[in-house]
Amino acid sequence: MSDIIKGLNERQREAVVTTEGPLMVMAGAGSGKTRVLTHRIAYLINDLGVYPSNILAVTFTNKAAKEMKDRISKLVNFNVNAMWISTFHSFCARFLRKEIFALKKGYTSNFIILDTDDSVKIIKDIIKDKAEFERVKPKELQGIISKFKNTGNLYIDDYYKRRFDELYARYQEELKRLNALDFDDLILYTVNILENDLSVLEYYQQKFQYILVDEYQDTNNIQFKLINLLAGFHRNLFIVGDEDQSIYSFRGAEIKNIRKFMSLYPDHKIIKLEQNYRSTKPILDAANKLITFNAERIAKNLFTENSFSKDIVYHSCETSYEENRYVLNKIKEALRNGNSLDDIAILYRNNVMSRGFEDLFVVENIPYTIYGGLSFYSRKEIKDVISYLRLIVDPNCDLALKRIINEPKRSIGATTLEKLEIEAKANNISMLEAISTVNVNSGTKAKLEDFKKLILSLREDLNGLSMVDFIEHMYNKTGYMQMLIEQKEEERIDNIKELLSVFKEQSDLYSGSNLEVLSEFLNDLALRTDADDDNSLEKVRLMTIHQAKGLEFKIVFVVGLEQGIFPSDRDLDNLDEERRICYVAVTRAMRELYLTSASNRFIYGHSEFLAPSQFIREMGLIKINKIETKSEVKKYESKEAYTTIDKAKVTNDDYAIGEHIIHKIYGEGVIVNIGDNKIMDVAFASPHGVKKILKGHPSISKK
DNA sequence: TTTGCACGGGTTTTT
DNA sequence: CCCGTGCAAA
Repeated sequence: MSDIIKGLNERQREAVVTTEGPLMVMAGAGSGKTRVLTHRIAYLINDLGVYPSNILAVTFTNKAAKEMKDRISKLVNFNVNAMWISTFHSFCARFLRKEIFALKKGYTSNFIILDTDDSVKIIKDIIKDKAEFERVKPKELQGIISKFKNTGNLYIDDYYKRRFDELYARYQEELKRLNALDFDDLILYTVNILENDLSVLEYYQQKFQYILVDEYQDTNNIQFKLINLLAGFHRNLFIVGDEDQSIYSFRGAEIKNIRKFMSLYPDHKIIKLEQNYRSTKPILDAANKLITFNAERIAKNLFTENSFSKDIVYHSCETSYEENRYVLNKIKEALRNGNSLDDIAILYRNNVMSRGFEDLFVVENIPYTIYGGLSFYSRKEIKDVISYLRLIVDPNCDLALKRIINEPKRSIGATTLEKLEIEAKANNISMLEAISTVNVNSGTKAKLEDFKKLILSLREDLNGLSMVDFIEHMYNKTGYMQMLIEQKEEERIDNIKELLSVFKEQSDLYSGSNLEVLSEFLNDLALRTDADDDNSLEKVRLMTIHQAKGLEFKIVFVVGLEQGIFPSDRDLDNLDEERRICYVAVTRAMRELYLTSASNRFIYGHSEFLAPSQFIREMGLIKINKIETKSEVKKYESKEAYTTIDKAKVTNDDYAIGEHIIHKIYGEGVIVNIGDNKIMDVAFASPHGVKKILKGHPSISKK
């Protein structure tokens, strides 16, 4: 037997060696999905002699692509960088750098790639001062356009309907003028070319004999099209995914692509991977129970031969503060038991939940990292210095110019910039070029000319220095570093220094003149989202469940399990997706799983009373509710919470303003207001003040 | 052109 | 509560 398939279970092996024809692998959480993907590629190369560049593997994240490459390189004698293992977006970027002329829109292959921020800025400019677009919110419109490009559908009201075509046309026109593509265009234009240019289509169809798609359940409509266009000739399409882990529908991901795959390829085979190698039986049991509440799924049941077994602990807390302390105590306990901080993750539905833990961990000296917030490449200082580099490489890049012409302050304000832009558009030249002809007062003119000289002289300096020296030289000559020093922006200084080390790490990938090297470096950066995080230090990890997808931790805390928060009440018709998010959360745990809820959560500056999440009940956890810090009484309280609340919904809803009620913690209070969605404002005696309380909540009773 | 204040709104977000 | 935004004044 080939080395490659040794050590795989029977199903995994089948998924690796069934190389011909369309194949779908339904891979449950922790069932060895990446193993199958990497071994399949290694099998194709080593055992079948397939040439690596005839294989295409697409993932959703850079991280996943990198991991796949690392693992394949251990299995085959071949430079994995020569293979097509990439994200959807980087595949398309690579494709378009070669083929974009086929679009016949006037784009050139050195197009720039915009991030969401850039897109929003462009939209702001488009709608600025135009009465007919008064109600357009830039972020919202950006979202609408993005969804439209990805799904082909529009979900908009009449106001937008009347204006969308024009706004969309203007946006696309502006992008074209800037020789710029947004993330979605990368895929959209790739599909356009493949659909309209038969010779290009045939070339790539023949080239990619084997195509593999990871996380298939998260593909959207346009990605679905792309895959099928590419696989149209050889039809050796391998998709792997788990419908129960589809948690990106808000970005246009469509689970029904799984069904569409089955009907588009009637000769498809299906392999289910149900043996889980990650978690314990209690964890899998809870996950399995939970997910059966979702309708319309293909039945799947994870099992394990893992003999280690520790019950899941559900702890219901009075307050979010108590929840923070409870988790802290459990972490300390875990450390005493010989675990490392690296083994531990705290997962939550939304980012605000991290705050309470952060405050406590600072006081208690627990090392932690919070993931999320602004990614490295979307920080202002990073975008600024990248814009300088971009402008030096391409002095006609107006977007970069606009960003940094007054950063540090050069007393060139919005009014001047606008004049410059009008001048540039009128003469069909770049804004930098427009500096020589624009009509402004002599003081302003001098400032503009100085800026132009600065950029052009930096472009000259590029030739005499090593790249690293040049970037540092640029930091100084532009005054950017000086500005940060004066403002005592230590963290930002560290960040732009960090960019230097990012370049150093990558520098061996590039060759050619400094200008070419810099240009390639900038192109790569556009599709980069996360800076390398320091895995070296021992820290507790805090992140949203979305960020935890694909990861595993020995000990997992899922916190904030309250009705209204998780499941979120923002989008109640998407309860199934909320449940899948919970499924993803609990299946991250290898050995120990702790779930917590707080009946009184301090959030957004005020207290809210919330019932425990229905998911607790659905996982069957009420019975094994272990109370470890307080008395047994609480067990009954939390049990009661369900029955009382359910009844309360039907019967106990009739409160009136002015009525007196008794609250378990705050004592007697007066109802001062009754809002929609069952929330009442109740005034209690000092120091409690006015609190928001849910009608019929078990913590209150009538007087 | 910059700054200061009042206001509103605040899931998730791989690229 | 804490942030980003938008407008008015310096």
